[in-house]
Amino acid sequence: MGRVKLQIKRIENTTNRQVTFSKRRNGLIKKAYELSVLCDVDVALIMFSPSGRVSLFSGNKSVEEVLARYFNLPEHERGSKLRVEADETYQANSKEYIISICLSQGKNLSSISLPYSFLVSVFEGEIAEITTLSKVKYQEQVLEETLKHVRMRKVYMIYELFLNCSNHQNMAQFPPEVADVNSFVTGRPNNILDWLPQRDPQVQILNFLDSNGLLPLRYLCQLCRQVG
Amino acid sequence: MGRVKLQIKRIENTTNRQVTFSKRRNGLIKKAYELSVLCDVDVALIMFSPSGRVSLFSGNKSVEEVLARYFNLPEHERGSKLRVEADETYQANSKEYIISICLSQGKNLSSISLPYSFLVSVFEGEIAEITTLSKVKYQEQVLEETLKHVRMRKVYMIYELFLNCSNHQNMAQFPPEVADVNSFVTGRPNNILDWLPQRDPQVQILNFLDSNGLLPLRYLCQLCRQVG
DNA sequence: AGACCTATATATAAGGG
DNA sequence: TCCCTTATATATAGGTC
Repeated sequence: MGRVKLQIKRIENTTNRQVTFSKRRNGLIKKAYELSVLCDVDVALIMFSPSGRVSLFSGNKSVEEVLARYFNLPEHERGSKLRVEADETYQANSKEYIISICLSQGKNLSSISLPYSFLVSVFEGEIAEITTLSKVKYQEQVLEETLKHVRMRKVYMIYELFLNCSNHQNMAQFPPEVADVNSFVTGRPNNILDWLPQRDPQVQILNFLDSNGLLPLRYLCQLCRQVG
Repeated sequence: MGRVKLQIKRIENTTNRQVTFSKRRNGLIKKAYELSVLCDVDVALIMFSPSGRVSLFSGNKSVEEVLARYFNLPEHERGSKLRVEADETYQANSKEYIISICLSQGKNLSSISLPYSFLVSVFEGEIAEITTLSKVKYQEQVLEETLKHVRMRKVYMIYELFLNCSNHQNMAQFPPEVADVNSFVTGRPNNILDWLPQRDPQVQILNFLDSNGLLPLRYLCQLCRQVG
């Protein structure tokens, strides 16, 4: 609907793509707004611009409230085909695989935070909707798994701090909470090197790293097992 | 854009509202599709029909992948005004309050499940994006909180099973895993009644319930504290 | 990135089946 | 609920600023 008919395929010219995005995004939000008012329905619309910025729309309810309503749907109403893909992706990205990729690529990481208020919304929905014991148990299981993942991440980050520490032999250079890694991770106060093979104290730190100056994967895995 | 110009306000006639929803939903999805292809952007669109059915759209990526990307955004890019509302709602719905409401209303509950693949997607995002130790620690904290909520729910459901059990004095009627509640909740094998005031075994079960035949809230709270 | 312009493409309201 | 038709309203491509 313009001077010429557009083929629906990726616009290769960057400027045109940006301009079209800007125009059509506004159009889409307007349509979504009209739908939500005319038909009195919950709508959530999330778009990521080519530059990575997010554009949101929702009607009366907040985006997170609508998403919570979505996640509170029984599984079979949520589109099962896509979930299979995600599960396959998950299988392909097991702990050790992800760690090795991260280690080998030395990724430049940016910031993130967990959607706390979202979780709260989900749980408010659940409070009113969960019914069977087995589902709650499943849920608990998922959360425990998830917690393991996060704790593994924590261990990985501590390891990163360790790598970035210029003098590996002086643990006092770490922030106080990191200095005693084991107590930090497990809550039990003991030494970070407990899980390393016992050797002469003088060469222990050197053995800690492989020929590339990296913590051998087997130690990292061991640490992960200890955490999870 | 039709024979007459529509005012953008709720369509009161139910049939018209349904028809308009159906048409405009399709239009909105088409627009969203075109935007995602033309501009090569991630789009997620969630709509709840007046009858409660969900309609979804997403481009290349699944809805849950896009939502995961949304939740992986730093907090300040996610619209902070709405989060405050959610937090206030959360404060108004403390443990004891929710439990007392559920107990007093005897809600007829329907089914639900946790979005496992969603969590997985979130974590895949995090693997690539988390950077600071404090954020991982915050995340761990949130998950631990969440796990407490779920375990509290589990306790509540066990209590429901207990109420629905016709002969309260015979714990053998519970499913094996529920018969020993404490071991079920905490993983430590001991007796469900450990946290009840010690009295004569014969009257213990009667004291378990109040004059209305319900578990007194103070016991439930005690159980919750034990779990969380 | 936005605002405006204008010709044209598209969406859709009301109605019938 | 869906499909069709048609008159009309709206969206937007390609400009310019």
